[in-house]
Amino acid sequence: MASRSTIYEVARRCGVSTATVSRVMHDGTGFSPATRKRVLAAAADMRWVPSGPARGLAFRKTGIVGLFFPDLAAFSESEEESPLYIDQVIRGAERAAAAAGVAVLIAATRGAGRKLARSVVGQVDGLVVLARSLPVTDIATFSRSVPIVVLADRSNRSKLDYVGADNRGGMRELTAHLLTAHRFTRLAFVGGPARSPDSQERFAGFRMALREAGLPVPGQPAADGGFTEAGGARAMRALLARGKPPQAVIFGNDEMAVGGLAGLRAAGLRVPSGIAVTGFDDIALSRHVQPSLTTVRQPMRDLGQQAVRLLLARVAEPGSRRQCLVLPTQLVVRRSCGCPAPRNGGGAPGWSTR
Amino acid sequence: MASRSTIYEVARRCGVSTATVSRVMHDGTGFSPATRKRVLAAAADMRWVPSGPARGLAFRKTGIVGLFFPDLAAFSESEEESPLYIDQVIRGAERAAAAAGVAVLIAATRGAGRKLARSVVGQVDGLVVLARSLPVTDIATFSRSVPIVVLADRSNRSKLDYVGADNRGGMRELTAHLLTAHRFTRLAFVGGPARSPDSQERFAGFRMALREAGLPVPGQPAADGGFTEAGGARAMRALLARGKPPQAVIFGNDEMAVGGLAGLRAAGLRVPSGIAVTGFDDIALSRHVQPSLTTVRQPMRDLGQQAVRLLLARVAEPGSRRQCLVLPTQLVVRRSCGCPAPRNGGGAPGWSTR
DNA sequence: ATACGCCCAGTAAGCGCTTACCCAACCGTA
DNA sequence: TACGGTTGGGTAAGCGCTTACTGGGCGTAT
Repeated sequence: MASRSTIYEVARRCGVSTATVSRVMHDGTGFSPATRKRVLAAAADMRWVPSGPARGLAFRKTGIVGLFFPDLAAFSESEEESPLYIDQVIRGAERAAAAAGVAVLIAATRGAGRKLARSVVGQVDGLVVLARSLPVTDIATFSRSVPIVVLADRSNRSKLDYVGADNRGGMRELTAHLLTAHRFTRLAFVGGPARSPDSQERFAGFRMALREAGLPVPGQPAADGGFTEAGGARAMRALLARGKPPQAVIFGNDEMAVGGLAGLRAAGLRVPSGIAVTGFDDIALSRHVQPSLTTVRQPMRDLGQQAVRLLLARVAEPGSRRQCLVLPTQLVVRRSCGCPAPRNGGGAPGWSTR
Repeated sequence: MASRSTIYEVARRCGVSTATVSRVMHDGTGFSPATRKRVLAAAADMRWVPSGPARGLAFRKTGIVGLFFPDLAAFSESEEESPLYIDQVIRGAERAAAAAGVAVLIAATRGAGRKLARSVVGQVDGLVVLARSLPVTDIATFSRSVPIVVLADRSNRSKLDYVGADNRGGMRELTAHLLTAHRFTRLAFVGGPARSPDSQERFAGFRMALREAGLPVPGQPAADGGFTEAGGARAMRALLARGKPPQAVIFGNDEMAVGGLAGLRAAGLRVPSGIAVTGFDDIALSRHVQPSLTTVRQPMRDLGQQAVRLLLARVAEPGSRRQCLVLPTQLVVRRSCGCPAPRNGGGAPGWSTR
């Protein structure tokens, strides 16, 4: 079992040459309807599946795009449901790829996956590289071999195509909402890892909104929650310990905000009546926590989708000029900021909003 | 840019033959340390990445395993966060694959992906096929070409390796909990699609527990919620309209249960004081809904991981006998069944249980 | 009749890598 | 000095597919 038959065997089986078989399989020309039928029948009968490597070698392309992301497996080890967004990105990428008739090869590139990277690069027609999944030097190396699209990492200032979300604009809009709709004046920003471009951009948006409102602009986030639920809770406790709490706490992402909510609950503070809370990303559970979380939705799936689209465009036309795509985010107002009734898709489960 | 260099160029660059380059790259023997150094330097300098297809052709294996699942993209179209379990399966698969030094090719096999299946099969050393992602006839066809492991679909009674979760045992344990710990006697089971093996097995477990308790055993689920949130809400409404509600509603999966909770809330019934509710799967948000959902955890990640392990074992030893793996589930008692305090990982966010 | 074209189809040269096989040079030994 | 063993490395035959080139048969125009 599991021994593949080859085009030679198919050819011999119906008394033609491999060239003819190949032509038939590619809907080409140069054979009679009768021959075509015979070949097709033989191929089906023998369950022939053409060898990918052989095709790849002859065509000089594999019909596979790669998707590199940071150690998904390692993440999962420690955190039950960590980089949720990766799933969405994968889905988007898969969809765009399937639409174009190519498959998606995924690889976590830290830890055990690190050594795999090279061999993966050799297998694909192009690569989507998620933020910091690959050292810059590797990106540079590999970009000699295949087209690369960088996803959501502004820190890479190379000449590669880029797709990302409008972190700054989204956070600016969210902050402005707190400032104008709620008339808050004392806001605290809890950032992610200081070196994270995402965190930096969001903080920049926060500052921009404050500046536009004529309020004092902090130079640093009030705390660092490391983009994790536990970190958010910790940051929240630290903030509370510091004395008079702010009117609203803006977390750099939803996971920290969820942790922050728990921290506030533990401290006996009510949200949003006592203090407002917001997140960023709109992960699945933000809709379901109590109170439901006001946040900014990142178009994760679109990011994956557009990344693959750009990639395929470049594969098709290597010479075209560099493309940068910054996708808009969407403010999602729910209850945690103090708004009375959710506006869009707020607290209601998906089924009722369809 | 993006023009790959070949082994010939590397060889010429340092005045050796391709054989020597190949031997060096494979840590073989038959070259001096000096030559080795020259070759390595040249390869690095030229950013040479060996061609996957060429290696695949020469080696007769690609170092890629495929993972087929049902139209992930199509699902996502209509439902924001549908087959959550797929993500976990992918993670598990990715981890096991990375540990073995192989990459994972993912493909949704309905809709646009359907035509891709063949070409994917040609590219991989083995295939993990998720429940109903592929018509049985296709599975039969492809299993001539590559080893296949079937994941979570008992309906396939072929001679292929199999990995699945103990749906029946899990549901039996859950039902027994409601029967003995809560002394409920009137339970309603809301199933998924009637033809779904998962749903059937879970219903069987439900029946088994009732039988063991000496209670009357229904021949059919009380309602069909189609495994969706909307369907669960609909089923719940139907149940309530039917007259005296049961003491507990057992949903065939968590998504339906979440929908059911919303339905009960809408009807003004309190959970669990008025009526108990349970789910199955333990998806991420089950911990976060109000009240937190009592459910049965499926070891999704382990499923993916074991599937790849089995697959690689078969690739290594095609002749070995068929393996079937039924992984145990875990009862997760939270608040929705009426238990006072969550036992394990109940309502608390992950960070506090670490 | 001869010439020209078209339709079908075969021949064979790659695609980039691995590896079985061969060989030259060098060493030590008798 | 002759000889066998070892070391370092080249030669070339695949792996299974695609495709440019070639050519035979046959219908049609000259």
